[in-house]
Amino acid sequence: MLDKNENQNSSLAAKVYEIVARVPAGKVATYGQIAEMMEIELDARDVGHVMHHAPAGRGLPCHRVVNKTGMLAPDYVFGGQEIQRSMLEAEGITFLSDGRIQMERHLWGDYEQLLLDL
DNA sequence: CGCCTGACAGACT
DNA sequence: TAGTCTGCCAGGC
Repeated sequence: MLDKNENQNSSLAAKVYEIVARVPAGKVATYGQIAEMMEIELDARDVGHVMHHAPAGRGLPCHRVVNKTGMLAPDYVFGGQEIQRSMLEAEGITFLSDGRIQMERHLWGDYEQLLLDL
């Protein structure tokens, strides 16, 4: 885990990791939200980019980060959307018949407390 | 140091 | 509601 002090010195990626790592199970956050949480130091697009470069094995729940439509990441990310979907379902996240996440129900809404701890 | 790409979002059609 | 176009920016080469 990165320390709170460390993330302000590290690149934007570190901040993204910090936030993503704090997304509670059963909830999902959009790239835009994350970008907003870090006071728009970067764009939603950058968050995605960072995630692409994200080191697995740090316990980083990248599968909880989705785009605003609730679509899952492309197949080349987790080895198939089905994989990501399985992981999310295991956390209690429900899907629509479209294969998209039920955002209205699972969107991370109370991240204000997180910011205090961060 | 400059050019190209991209796990997105918002506005428009 | 969905598909298309555009905008911003950090990383990779």
